[in-house]
Amino acid sequence: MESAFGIIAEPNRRAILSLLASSEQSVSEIEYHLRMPQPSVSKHLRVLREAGFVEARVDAQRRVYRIRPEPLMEIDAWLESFRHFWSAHVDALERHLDRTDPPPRKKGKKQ
Amino acid sequence: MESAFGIIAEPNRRAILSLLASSEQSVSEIEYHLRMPQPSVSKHLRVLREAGFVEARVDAQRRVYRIRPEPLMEIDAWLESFRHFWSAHVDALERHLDRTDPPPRKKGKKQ
DNA sequence: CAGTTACATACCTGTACGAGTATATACGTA
DNA sequence: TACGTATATACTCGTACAGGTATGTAACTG
Repeated sequence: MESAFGIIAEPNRRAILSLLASSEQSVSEIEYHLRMPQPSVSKHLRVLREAGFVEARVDAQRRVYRIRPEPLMEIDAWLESFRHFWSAHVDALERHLDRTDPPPRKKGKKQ
Repeated sequence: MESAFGIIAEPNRRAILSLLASSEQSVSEIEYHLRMPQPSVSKHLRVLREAGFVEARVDAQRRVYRIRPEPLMEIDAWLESFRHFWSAHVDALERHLDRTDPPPRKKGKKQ
């Protein structure tokens, strides 16, 4: 599988990613939550892992998977060229912030 | 083809979308810029059109295609669940801005 | 040790889909 | 009218890939 876009074309893989977005999960937990056969989960995880979408931590017999953001960032970056179609001003502000300076160190809200 | 994700899995379709992102183009213009055979362009445009990524305006014998943002917005929305992985601080800042009217004019760059 | 759990992998099979080629349709022009 | 241009579609073919089933491997438990 070539690009990050091809990887997330598969609905089950997107479901796995969405599940992992909330918190890391073992294979059997994914299997349980998404109600899909274990070999299917493992195979999709392999694809996701080799494409850099997830990484595994070994915990005894378990493999706990978690998100790696890089490929998703790549997709987010590709969308950049199109954002002006639906977010004329809000997005510009967002991008601006992304690159400017560290978050303001204030805990009291500015009223 | 089911989802918007499946549509943009195809590299040539992404190329067409990227081209149209700058300005609308006729089929033969796309054919020229991307150097791909005309039937291929037409077929990809059909897929993109039926999925709502583009729409065509008729100009005599020409069909001028342009971006429709909705499906791309859908993908952008899906990415939302993952953005906290790479933009943890922007969130807080965003919320802050929500209630602060003028865009902060700071120039503290850390380069 | 044997048995069980947790996960990965090998193999087969069906099918969706993109490439390529040829042809159809629609419009414009002489 | 006939011909060229612009685009769409039909058809065949090859292949990537997801699903399913079975099996392999590693670790824990009694």
